[in-house]
Amino acid sequence: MLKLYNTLSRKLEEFTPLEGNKVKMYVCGPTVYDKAHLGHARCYITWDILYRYLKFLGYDVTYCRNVTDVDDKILKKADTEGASPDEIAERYYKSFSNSMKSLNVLTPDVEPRATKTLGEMIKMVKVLIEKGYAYELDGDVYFDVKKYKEYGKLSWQPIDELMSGARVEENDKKKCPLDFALWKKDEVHGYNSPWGKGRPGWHIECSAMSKKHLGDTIDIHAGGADLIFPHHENEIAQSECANGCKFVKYFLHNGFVTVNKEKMSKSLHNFKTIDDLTSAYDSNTIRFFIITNHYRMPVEFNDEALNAAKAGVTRLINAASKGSKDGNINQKAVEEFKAAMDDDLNTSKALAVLFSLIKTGDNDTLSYLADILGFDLTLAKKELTKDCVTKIAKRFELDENALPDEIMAQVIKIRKQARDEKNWALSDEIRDILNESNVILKDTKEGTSWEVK
RNA sequence: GGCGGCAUGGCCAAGUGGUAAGGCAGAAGCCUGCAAAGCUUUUACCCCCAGUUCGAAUCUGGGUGCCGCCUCCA
Repeated sequence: MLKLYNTLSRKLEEFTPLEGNKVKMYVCGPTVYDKAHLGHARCYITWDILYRYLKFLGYDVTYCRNVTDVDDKILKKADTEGASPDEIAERYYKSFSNSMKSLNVLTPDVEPRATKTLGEMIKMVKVLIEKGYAYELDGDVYFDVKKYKEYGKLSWQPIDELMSGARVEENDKKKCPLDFALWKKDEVHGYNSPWGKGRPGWHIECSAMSKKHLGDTIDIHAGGADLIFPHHENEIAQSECANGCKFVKYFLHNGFVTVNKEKMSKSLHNFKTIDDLTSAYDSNTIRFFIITNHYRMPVEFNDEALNAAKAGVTRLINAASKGSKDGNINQKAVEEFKAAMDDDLNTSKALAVLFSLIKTGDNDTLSYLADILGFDLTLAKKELTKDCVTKIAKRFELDENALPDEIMAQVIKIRKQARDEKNWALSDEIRDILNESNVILKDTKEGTSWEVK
């Protein structure tokens, strides 16, 4: 039985879908104004694993992850880069998609764009005004927080506390400092609406996209813990007031990636982009690094941790590539894996199960379970680069136009002869030369094999 | 100030009442001409103090330290 920690109750709860075995799951996607960093990777890998695991359990999952492509930050970026907001959004949406691909994150079933959901947003704002939960002020529309008694139920904040902590800006016209914008006047970049030209507030975007693609009440809504307040709190307020029913059954939140114990973020300038990382580490390594910790705990980023993850992945790959003795799936191990995952996605325990399979030689079971965690253990075999092929061919006076496999076969043949003659100096030299090109030789009883480091 | 989280071996990290999973690194051995890979073996009393209990890393109270949200943020 799957149990998940629900931020709404602050408790571990048994997961049961609202309807049959259908699961409707929404994750707050990126605002596409810049490259994604490791913090984003953590979030989307975490929920990717939940998505994969739910499907593995047999649920019929509809996973919706939005793209926020209308936002102040996009406009600002457009200004500094001298491009149109649409161009910026498109550029970074593509960048984000590529980053996700490079991390082996599955594409969600629905990936709605805010700009394609404007009609629904406007409709929702209208309903909120009609029901008395929102008010218009000179082209802006605000949500009237005092009208919603349950405000604060997700972040567990007494409304008075929120009130005293809220920033009061100069010439603020809002009724209450906590009131947040549903619609913002913008005569330059705005869209037509009953309140004049303007843009939607960030929170209403998610409420509207979730409603459009998944319905009024959904099973799971997830995102980074920094979204609890105000983003998710506000989404609840808007959706529940507009739809007149419960918005989300399970609210799930992942912890942050930290650097020197501090949250990785744009403002602290301590972030590593996914592009930077994937040039040095593969998706397996980054995923391994992320899931060694429980998803709600912080993950401290540093190269030592990444290298440790890389070493662990190498062992998994080496084992998986060997295949099993009998090809059967070890059901006991599968049950152990499920027990770990059922316990609020205890991935560190799940990983321990994978390593136990290395010991027992159940390598097919290993591959089977690794797949659920989004590892691709077949990625391992790297190709020789053109430069390496040429270099090696020249060094050993071979035809550089030959296939890499042929060239390597030739080199290994030369070395075998040296070894047969006990010419260790030459055979070791060959090995060293190949090593310089990142080619590792392995001598086994069956002969010599090679692989790219 | 309000709300919340964390503190386990050199590093990372499971474990929420019965006597410390796993990974990385290190060490030893097997294998190897030597390596690499692989395999085997191997290192902790759990931040401090007090309490509850036959028994606590695990519960309670009190400290100390670190972090997050309360403002855009995954």
